[in-house]
Amino acid sequence: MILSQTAEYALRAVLYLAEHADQDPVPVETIAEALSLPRNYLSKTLHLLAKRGILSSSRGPGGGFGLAVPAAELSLSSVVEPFDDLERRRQCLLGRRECSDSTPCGAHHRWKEVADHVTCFFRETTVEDLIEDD
Amino acid sequence: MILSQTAEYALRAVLYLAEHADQDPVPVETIAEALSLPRNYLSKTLHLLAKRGILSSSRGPGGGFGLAVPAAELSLSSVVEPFDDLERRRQCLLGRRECSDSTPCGAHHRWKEVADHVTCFFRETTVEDLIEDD
DNA sequence: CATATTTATCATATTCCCATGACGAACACA
DNA sequence: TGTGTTCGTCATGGGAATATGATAAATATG
Repeated sequence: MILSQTAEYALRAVLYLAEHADQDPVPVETIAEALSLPRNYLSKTLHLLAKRGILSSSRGPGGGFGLAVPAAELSLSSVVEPFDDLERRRQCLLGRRECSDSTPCGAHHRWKEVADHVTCFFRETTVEDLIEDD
Repeated sequence: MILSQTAEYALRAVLYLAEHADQDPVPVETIAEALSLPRNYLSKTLHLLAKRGILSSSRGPGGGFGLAVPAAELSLSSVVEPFDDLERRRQCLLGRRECSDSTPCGAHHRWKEVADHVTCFFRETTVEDLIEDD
């Protein structure tokens, strides 16, 4: 798995919210049931996204979570970054800290090309790009 | 990190062996010190690679580990696969089991292109490609 | 054969991610 | 103001990955 379980949960939940923007706000309970995710854990996960300004949350009856950013302006990396450090993936495949363009390890140039490809995907793909039309 | 810690250890150790093929066989102690890796853990890791036929091992004085396959014929995926299931990475970004080319999730096509790129890197790059000339 | 060297294996920590459960805090609404 | 709903937070547990330490098994060499 390229994403941690938590990041995957976050991404799936955000996509769900984007697809059900008309029902805003949506309670955690609803999302957890729809996606078969652990309720309390998802709650904690979404809470972090809210703190990052990606989701809005409201308590009490009729409350729940909703997108705080338009789906078209919400990159996958901003959803995933709070849980998985994507930057680290771009670093040396062999885990050398001193590895860089000027002092490359044997894998550096080949790996950089691949890692950049992955990074671009997360940075340039938006939530809207992934929305499934029902 | 795209590789597990264990897989990274394995890859670094194999590269070390490839770069010191003249000193074959090399004791775990030597590799662990040179790369600052936990000795006993590395020992267990290399043992698994030996069972897979990627390394050869010999006990007793003058013993140690060496490549059982020429570096030019040793793909990164064969080194890493015993520890990290690379196939799983190619699967659905959103973790849906039923996701496939014919029943894609919203991310399927975009992600597949990226994931294939990563898979190809590991499958087509050989240990020799990464050897650093000293 | 005795000894030193080295891998093989087992038992046990340690740490982190994932998950659960309980309770507190805010809020809408009657 | 009281009640139920929903998020917020804390305390705890389970399990896998990582790591350590001790011991057994194999082997080269004198």
